[in-house]
Amino acid sequence: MAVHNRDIAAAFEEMADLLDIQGANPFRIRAYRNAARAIDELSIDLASLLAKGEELPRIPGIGADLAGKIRELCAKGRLKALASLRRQVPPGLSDLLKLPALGPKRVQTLYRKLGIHTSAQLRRAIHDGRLRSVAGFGPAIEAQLSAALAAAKERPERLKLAVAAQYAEPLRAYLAAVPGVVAVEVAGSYRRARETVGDIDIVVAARSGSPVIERFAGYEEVAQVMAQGPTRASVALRSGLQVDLRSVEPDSFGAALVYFTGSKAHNIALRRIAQGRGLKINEYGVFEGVRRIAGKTEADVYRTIGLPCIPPELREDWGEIEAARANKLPDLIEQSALKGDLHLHTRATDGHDTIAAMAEAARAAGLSYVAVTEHSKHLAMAHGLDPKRLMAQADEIDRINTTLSGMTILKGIEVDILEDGSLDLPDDVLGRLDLVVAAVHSGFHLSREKQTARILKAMERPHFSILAHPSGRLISEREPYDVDMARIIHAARERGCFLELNAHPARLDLLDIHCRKAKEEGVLVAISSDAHSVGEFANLKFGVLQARRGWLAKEDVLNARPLAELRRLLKKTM
DNA sequence: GCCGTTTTCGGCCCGACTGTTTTCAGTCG
Repeated sequence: MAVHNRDIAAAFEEMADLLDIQGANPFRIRAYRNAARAIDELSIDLASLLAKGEELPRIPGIGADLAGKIRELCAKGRLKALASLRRQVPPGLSDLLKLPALGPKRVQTLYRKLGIHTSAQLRRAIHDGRLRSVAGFGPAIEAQLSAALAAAKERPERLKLAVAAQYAEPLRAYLAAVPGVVAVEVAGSYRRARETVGDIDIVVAARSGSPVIERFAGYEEVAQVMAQGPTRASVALRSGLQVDLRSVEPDSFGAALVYFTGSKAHNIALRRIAQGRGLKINEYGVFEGVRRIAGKTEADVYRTIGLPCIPPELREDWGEIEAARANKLPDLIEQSALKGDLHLHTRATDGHDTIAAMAEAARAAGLSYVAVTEHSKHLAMAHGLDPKRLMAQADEIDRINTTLSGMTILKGIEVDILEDGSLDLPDDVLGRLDLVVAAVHSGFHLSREKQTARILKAMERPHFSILAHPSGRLISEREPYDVDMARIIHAARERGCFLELNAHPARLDLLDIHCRKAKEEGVLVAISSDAHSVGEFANLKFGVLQARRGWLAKEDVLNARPLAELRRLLKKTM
């Protein structure tokens, strides 16, 4: 059984939980949690690195001991220290930590006083009234646990960013209209544009006396107020989505934004730097002793610790702080820099609108070129095009182009990469197009070896411009197929072709880490809407956000190039 | 367990809210 970074992170996380329950040194526990997070966010696969006989890279937070544990886990598939801890702590206890109001102390108390180590036992103890007999467990905690146990099966999944926006944006507008509110920002992972969001964090700047907390708690979609104080409140919406609001004075808004945008790892790194300069950062500002020296804007906060303002999408402690220090932060791509869209469908296959309507909608979205890229015949479900229909469409595009001004339609295809690595249409047909977008739509189950070989073989075909949705994943619906993305990216550089970042909110594939890798290798990324109707050019926004998370600048994006230059680049692939 | 322009020892990010208890521990983000 291969060990992946995920497994190493999970092992360290479990170590931390078990040590926590044992009441171990909190800093030792934190070291395990920090290491788990660092490994989880790593873009290189540690086990395969070690398998190749290479040394572990230097990872912040991982010293000699944890490096040794990583090697042990990769070599043997298990960890002595973890096995030993598991023998000391009753099974199930660490699962109880996931319940609200239950931390290591209370879990320990429950076990000591009532012998509880599973949620079933906890449920019975509540039912029998035994829980209340334990000092420190009153009716409120009992009710909270009872509700959590009942809801355990219907816990809401993380929401896709685009879905979260449907809740967050109306709430933002609602809060902005509350008297005394000067500014509202949705912070947290939403602002960092993570592809999924677990809850919504909102920061408001409000003058003292503003009823913003009360209005928030009274928002019509609020189903339950879980906590409410003078400066913060937590609610659950009817959908189950948790929303946290934090209100600060306008002079503290920047500091609060930094604090609540996170990521946690980024914030910790910032505070360490501040500490080194004899400063303290909290959600109210940057302090020198008791004197506040910054806090009104985010830029102020960063400036006091000698850094330029770091865009939210980069705040993951993935090297952005080092880059900021060296003044080498990327100038991230903006949506307005996109000049065209290289992947869309029309009525000819599974789209809903005509070529002309799509072109018009693209122009309205501020673009000056689009490529029509229908499915090919193998995708019969989508009524994919055969050579005859494709050529007829090409003629139609030529005709429409003569009627357009300020918009050019390119002739393309989204051709299936078949299981043997061949393309679904013959070379002479593909050669008559402006570009060939190719994608895997079947055979998701192939082994990593075979899947990678299949795609690499397709990329070697004489007409291959862009690999569409390179991993095939659908967020929280379908896992990516197993493919060696590092090799694909490297091959794309050798071949001189491009990779797509599909902007559909369910796809967002390339992943951010792969965007970054592509950039490092000098492979241009196409941010494509994959629009199936005129309204879907709006999805480009999410593609751009993902690209920003992947450190992409305008220069790194294929469809940020003007048409003439784009044609030259595409020609080389054809 | 990690880490080092103050350190190889002695620090380690910081504050709000809740519940239960009478002044604060525990949890959470």
